[in-house]
Amino acid sequence: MKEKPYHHGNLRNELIEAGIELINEVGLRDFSLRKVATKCNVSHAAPYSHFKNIDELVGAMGEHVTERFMDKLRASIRGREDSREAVSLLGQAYIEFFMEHPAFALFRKTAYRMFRRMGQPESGDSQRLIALWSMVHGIASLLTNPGVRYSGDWREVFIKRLEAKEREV
Amino acid sequence: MKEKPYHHGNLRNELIEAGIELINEVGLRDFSLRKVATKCNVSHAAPYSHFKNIDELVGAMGEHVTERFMDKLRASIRGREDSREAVSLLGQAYIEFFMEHPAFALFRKTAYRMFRRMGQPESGDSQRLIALWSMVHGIASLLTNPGVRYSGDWREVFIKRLEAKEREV
DNA sequence: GTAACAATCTTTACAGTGTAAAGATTTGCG
DNA sequence: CGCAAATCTTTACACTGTAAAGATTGTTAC
Repeated sequence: MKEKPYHHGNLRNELIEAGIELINEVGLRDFSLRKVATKCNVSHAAPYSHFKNIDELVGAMGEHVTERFMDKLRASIRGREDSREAVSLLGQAYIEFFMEHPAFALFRKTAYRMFRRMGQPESGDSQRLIALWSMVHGIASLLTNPGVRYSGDWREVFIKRLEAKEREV
Repeated sequence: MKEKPYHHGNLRNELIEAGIELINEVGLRDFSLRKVATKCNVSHAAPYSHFKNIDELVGAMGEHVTERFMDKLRASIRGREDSREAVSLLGQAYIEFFMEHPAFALFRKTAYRMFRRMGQPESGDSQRLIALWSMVHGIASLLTNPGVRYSGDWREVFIKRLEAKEREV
């Protein structure tokens, strides 16, 4: 039997990841510092060696999430940066991300900025991009609404509506 | 010396009003049921005779606020329902309201619906109204942002920008 | 190596929170 | 009047964030 060592070794990072899991499991209302600590098998005051208070932990969680968000966006258009397909793939990645992390709708404002910057390879064409984003945002809001579940394949809906928008212009 | 009567007489309404005051004084984070009860000189469990839980109290506060919000909008355009001025007055009332109640940015979504319905006397002309609203919303967001204070007269800015928008179309 | 120090973790403590349950007081109605 | 319903107080409990002091380990200077 191995004894649990007094020092955890990687607590700061595990607090961030356990925190992200927890807030997506139980929502913002039932999120608490002590639960995150318990999830890491650590006393309830241990987090204070790494974060000044609970807001600082949540802030670090936010940064971590937006990093993974940008990775996902970048990966979704790898190799086709300038293709016409790229903007559609970006939209799908955007929606998918917020379906995986519904509690992070809070961070959608900064997500939006990244999404726009990323989907704007050459200037101009901004009219179409704004229209696209409204749609993406709308679908994401709908699908991540608690109580709403969509049994079909949302990707189908998304692509259909994207094609319709293309014809409009 | 008058003895304080055992029954308050108007507790439900006073809880709602004291709650609105409190949330605008201390913000959402430090808002609590017990403080509202104390503000009404009543024991901390008294609110449970009128509300099932704290969410129900906050909900009632929201309803009360939106009622006052609509009153303010209606009063701002009294007598000039169909004039060209009306839409400008509506915008000013909208901004003013959220400056008086900064903590109620939460309710801005429903406020937006009312604002749109109110500013749409005859159908058509919707392009201009949407553009107007984006501006009103943007200014309201800016002015009610904690940490941002604008020393000048925001009304001046608002009207200038409105006139510019008119010329655009 | 060892002594001193810094980092990390546990324990203990406290004030504040929401809310459930039981008892007190008043109002209203038969 | 008498009894029931409404309203309020008291008490209690589990949970929260966080401050403070002590325990354990890792690191560095000598």
